[in-house]
Amino acid sequence: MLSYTEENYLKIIFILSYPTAKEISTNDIAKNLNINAASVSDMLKKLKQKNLIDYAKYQGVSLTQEGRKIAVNIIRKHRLWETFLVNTLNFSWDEVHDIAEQLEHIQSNLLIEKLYQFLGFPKFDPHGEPIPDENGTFPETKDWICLNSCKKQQKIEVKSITDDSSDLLQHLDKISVNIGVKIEVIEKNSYDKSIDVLINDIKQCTLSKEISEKIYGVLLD
Amino acid sequence: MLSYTEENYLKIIFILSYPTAKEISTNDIAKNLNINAASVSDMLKKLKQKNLIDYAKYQGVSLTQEGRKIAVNIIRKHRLWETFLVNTLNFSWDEVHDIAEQLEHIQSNLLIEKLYQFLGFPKFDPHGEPIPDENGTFPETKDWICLNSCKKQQKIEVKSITDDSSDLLQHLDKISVNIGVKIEVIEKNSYDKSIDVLINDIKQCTLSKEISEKIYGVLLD
DNA sequence: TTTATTTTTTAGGCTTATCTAAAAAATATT
DNA sequence: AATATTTTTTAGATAAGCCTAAAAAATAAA
Repeated sequence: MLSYTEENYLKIIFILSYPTAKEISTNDIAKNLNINAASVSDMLKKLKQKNLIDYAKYQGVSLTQEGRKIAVNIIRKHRLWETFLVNTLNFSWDEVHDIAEQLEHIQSNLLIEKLYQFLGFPKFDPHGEPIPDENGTFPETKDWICLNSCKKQQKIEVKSITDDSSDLLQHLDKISVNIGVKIEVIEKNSYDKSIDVLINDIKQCTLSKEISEKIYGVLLD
Repeated sequence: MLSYTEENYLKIIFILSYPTAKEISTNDIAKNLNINAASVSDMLKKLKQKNLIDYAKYQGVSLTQEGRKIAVNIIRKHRLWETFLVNTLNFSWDEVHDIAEQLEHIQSNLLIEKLYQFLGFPKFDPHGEPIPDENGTFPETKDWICLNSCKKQQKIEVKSITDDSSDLLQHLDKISVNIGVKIEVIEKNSYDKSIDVLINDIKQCTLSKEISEKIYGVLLD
């Protein structure tokens, strides 16, 4: 049985290396978990010893099959709980992250099976993030592109926001960006990489790089 | 913010002293939490310092108002989650204890409010245990008596099982004892304090003291 | 009431997960 | 290629929550 802490390390290693599967640095993990790099070094030794990561000193880290399996299961639980909170308990999408961070560590396979069934076997969570199935397979999203990478006059239907922090989601609420909304690129501003967009053919606004790179969708027209 | 561990100490102190509100011994806590009495002594010092318990060396322990409030909230959460697991996710009543032990520590007032509402403001959990409301008030159960205390020929309708361990509950399933079932005392056996009972006017069996003292209900006739 | 037993506390240790400071390795710059 | 900078690791500490063994206090028995 892994500790809450160990699970969080595996999760963040997975998230930082998805979908590229490249090696992750000690510093990246430290920054993301808000802890000291020295602490990360200690933990990496321990996770390697448990055969959950591949790790050689100074060389970065990646998940073993076993480590990946655990990480994906945590993410599955996180996203199923977020779906429950929004769909069943009527939370808004910006309120659920912190609660799901706790719920994802509840240990019970039967619970997750039953929750999954109760929710109707959802494939995506309320932010559009894909929910891996019981075998760790993610639903198909290969036709999704990043808003950030769209050219002028291209238009997407929003499928996913790849960050469930309440700050970002509240901001998106304010400018009426939601899953399903249509966004057209009106202008690309090279100096700060921001873009001017038209939301649902009505509302014009400017999105900073920090925001546009977190919005994914399918190309329209 | 209290740790998971501190919350468990407060919870067990509450449960051991309910409803009598008498002082609890270090040993009782140790046995119930399956840890060493020395560890309990350490923790009691800490909880006293945080003003959550009244405690003087060698004199036993009781909850302060603040401590009681926290303990009752944990119990509230435990019982609401058990209700959710049984009523919403179709768990059987003997499967939910261990999962609720984890879920009771999830921190979010809003979550509990919303869960409470979703469940229809239940007053009792699937084992008939009273669920305290948001002010920490328990629903009325003063007309409930222990099966153990019934005299020969008295009959009760089962309202509550005061132990949600799966061992006991599976045993009760086996002999068809459930909430709502009627149990009549046929004979009291003084040598081992067991009783012979008739369940739902059909099935006769013998209940040991260990079982009968955990069954509560209202007197019929 | 004195002695024996049980309960509780203290003292000293261990493990986990964190920290800071310093050393070592890798990477970037001149 | 030599030096400077950044990243990573090691070394040594700390706090939480547990342990065992021994001492102290309370309770029960003789």
